[in-house]
Amino acid sequence: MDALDDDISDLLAPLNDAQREAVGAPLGHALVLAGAGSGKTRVLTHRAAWLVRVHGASPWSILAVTFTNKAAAEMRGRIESLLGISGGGMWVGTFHGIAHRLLRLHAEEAGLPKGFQILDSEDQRRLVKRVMRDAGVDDKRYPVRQVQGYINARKDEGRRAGELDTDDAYTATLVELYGAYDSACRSAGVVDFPELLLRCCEMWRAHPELLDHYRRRFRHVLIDEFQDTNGIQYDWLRLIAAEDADVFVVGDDDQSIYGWRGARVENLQRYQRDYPDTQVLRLEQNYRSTRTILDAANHLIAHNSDRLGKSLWTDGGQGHPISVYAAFNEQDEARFVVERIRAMTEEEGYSRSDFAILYRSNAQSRTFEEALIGNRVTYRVYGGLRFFERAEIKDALAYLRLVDNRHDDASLERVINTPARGIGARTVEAIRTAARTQGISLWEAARGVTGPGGLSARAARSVSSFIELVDDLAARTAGQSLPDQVETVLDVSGLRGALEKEGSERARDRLENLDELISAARTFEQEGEIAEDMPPITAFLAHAALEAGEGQGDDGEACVQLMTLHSAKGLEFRVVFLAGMEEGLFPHRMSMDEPGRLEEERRLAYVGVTRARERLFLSHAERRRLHGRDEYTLPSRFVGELPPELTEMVRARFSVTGPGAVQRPVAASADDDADGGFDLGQRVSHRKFGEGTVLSYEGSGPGARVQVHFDTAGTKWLVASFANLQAC
DNA sequence: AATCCCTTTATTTTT
DNA sequence: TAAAGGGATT
Repeated sequence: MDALDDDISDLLAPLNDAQREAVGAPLGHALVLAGAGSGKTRVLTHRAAWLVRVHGASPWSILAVTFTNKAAAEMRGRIESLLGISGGGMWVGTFHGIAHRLLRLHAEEAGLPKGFQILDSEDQRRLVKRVMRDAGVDDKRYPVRQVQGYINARKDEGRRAGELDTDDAYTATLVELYGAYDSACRSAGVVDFPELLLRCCEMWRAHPELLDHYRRRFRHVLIDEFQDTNGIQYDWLRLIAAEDADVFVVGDDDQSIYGWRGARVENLQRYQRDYPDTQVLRLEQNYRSTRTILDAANHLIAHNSDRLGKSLWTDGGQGHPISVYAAFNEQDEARFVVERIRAMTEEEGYSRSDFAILYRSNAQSRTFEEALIGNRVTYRVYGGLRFFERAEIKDALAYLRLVDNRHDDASLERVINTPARGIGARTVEAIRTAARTQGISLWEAARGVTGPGGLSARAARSVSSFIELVDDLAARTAGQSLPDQVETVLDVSGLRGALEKEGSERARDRLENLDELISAARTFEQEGEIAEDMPPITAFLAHAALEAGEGQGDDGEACVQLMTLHSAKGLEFRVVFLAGMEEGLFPHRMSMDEPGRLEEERRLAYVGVTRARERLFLSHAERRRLHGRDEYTLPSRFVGELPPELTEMVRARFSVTGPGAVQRPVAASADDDADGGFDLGQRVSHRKFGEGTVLSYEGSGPGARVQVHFDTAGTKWLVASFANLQAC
C-alpha cells in the first residue's frame, strides 16, 4: 500500500486541533500532557496508525508500552481497527510483558535458564522470608514486607546489592538480604517483577549488538501514563530509544498517584531535559465532564504546587451542582448512595452500570455491599483477590512449575505438604537446612534426606512419596495438551480430592475455580500468544504471573461498580459517588503529614472527581466505625477546596431547625434520656426486631418516625410513639 | 502434625 | 471488626 494514496481523513476527522497537532507531530521527541478526559488514548492510537499510514512505518518498527494488560489490549484493538489489519509485528504491551518477551528470546544473553519462571508478589515474599530465616535475621526488627519493599525499591531504581552504600548497620543488613535474595532467585531460576526490567537493561548493556538490533528495529516508541514510570522503566526507555528514534510519550502529572510504588513524576521533566528537542503538546479540552465538575476539579488541583501547569476546559453544559452529603455514620452514607441510585434509575432513566462508588480503601466496600444487597441492587466490586492469586490456583500452578523445574524452591515449599501428606514444619526445616549447608536446591535436598540418617522413617517415607508424586506427574503430563496437564495435576496431586472430601461451601468454590483453571488453560492454548519455541506450559505459567486474571469476573448484567480511587484511573462513569470524604481516611492519615504525600492524595481526589461525566456526589460520615472503634471524623479538606458555589449540601430527610441542630422526635418510652429522644447512631432494641441502630428521624411530636437499622431484621421506619424502642 | 486460641495489626496496586 | 500470624495444646 502506498502510504501517500491512503485517505487519512478517518484518522484526523474525529480529532480536535490540539489532538490533531499531537497525532501529526513531526517525528522526533514529543511529550503530550493530556488532561483527564482529553482523549489521550485516542491520540496515542491515532498516532500509531498515523505512523503506519502517513509515514509508511512498518508495524514492525513500532513499540507501544502501557502499564496494565487491559490498557495494552485496548490499545492494540483500537490500533488494529484504525489500520484495518492486524498490527502484525507491532509490539504492544506492558513494560513487564515486553521485558519478559525480550528475556525469553534472549535468555542466554540475559544469564537466565531457558525455562525461568516469574515470581509474583506473594511468591517473592515467601522467598524473602526464607532467605531471612536462612540468614538468621529477626523478622521483628526487619518485617518481611519491609525487606521486600526495600529490595523492590532498589530494583526499581536500577540498583543491585553490590552498588549500594551500607552506611549504617540496619541498611547493611537490608543490603545483605537483598544480595542473598538475588542469589536465591538465581539458583532457583526465577525472576520477580522488577527484575524483568532490570535484567533486560543489564542484558542490553552487556550485549550492545543486541541493543543495537532492537534500536534499529523499534524506530517508533509510544508510552502511555508516563507519569507512572519509575527509575528502571525510564532507563529502559533511554536504552531502547536511540537518539534519533521517534518517541511519543503521553502523561498527566496531575494524575500521578503511584509515587508510593516508585513512580516518578519527575520523569516528565527528565524526559524534556534528556531530549532537549522535545515538542511539548497540551490537551486541555475535556470531553467527559460537565463544566461544574471540571471547574471543581481544576480548583481542587490548584491547591497543589509543583505542577507542570495545565488547565482543563470544556464547551459542554453547566450540569448539576455537586452534591455533598453529611452522613451520620457509614451505614447512613451507604443508605444515601443506594437511595440515590434507586431514585435515579427509576426516575431519570439511568442504568445501574452508569454508577460508580469510589472509595479510598477497599475495606469501605463492605458497607456499600450490604446496602446494595439489602436493596437488591446488582453490583460488582473491582480489585481484591484476582483469579491467579487465589490459593488453590497458586497451588495447582506450583505443581506445574515444579514439574517444569524441580529446582523452583518457592513452588516446592508451597506444595510439599499441600494437600497435607504428613510433611510437617520439622521435616521441611530439615530439608531446608540440608539444602543450605550443601548449597543445593530443596528438591535435591529432599531426595538426599530420604536416604539413611536424619529423618524419622515415617517422614522419610512421606518425602519420598512426594518425590515420586512429582516425578509421576512429570511422566504423565509429558506430551499432554495444556488443559490435560492441568487436569492431571489436579487429580494426581490430590488437590481436587482433598477439596472434594472437605465438602464445605468454601471448598466447592475452590473446586469451581480449579475447573476454571482448566478452561483458562484451554483458552490460552487456543488463543494465547505462545511465542517461538517456548513450551506451552512455560508460556502459560508466565501468563498466569503477568496477567493476574482480571478478566475473569461476571460481566453482562448491568451492575453498579465499586472500586478504589486508584483502580478508577482511566475509567469514566455518568454518575460518581466519592464516599468517605473524611480527614484521616481521605486524605489517609498515613499520608497526611508529608506535603508530598498529601499532594498525591489530592491528585487522587482529582482523579476521582474527573471520573464523573454528569453527576458527582461526595459524602462523608460524621461517625465511622474504624477497626471496631467508633471514630468521630471531620469532612475532608478536599471537600472544602471545591468552590462553594458549585456544591450543594444535601440534607437528610429529617427536619433541621437550626445550624446543625436536629429536632428530635418524642419517643413514647419515658424511661430514657431527659428529653425523651434518641440519638442518631444510638443503639436501641425492639420487642420484635431485636437490637439496632438509629439512622435518622422524620417529623416530630407523636407522629415522628424513626429509621432503625436492625442487626437481624434489616432497616425499618417506625413510628416512634408506637414502636416502644428501648435504649440499650 | 494438626488444631486452637490468643495477640497483633490495620492504605492505595500493577506487574 | 476481622484477618492473619505465632505460640501453646492435643
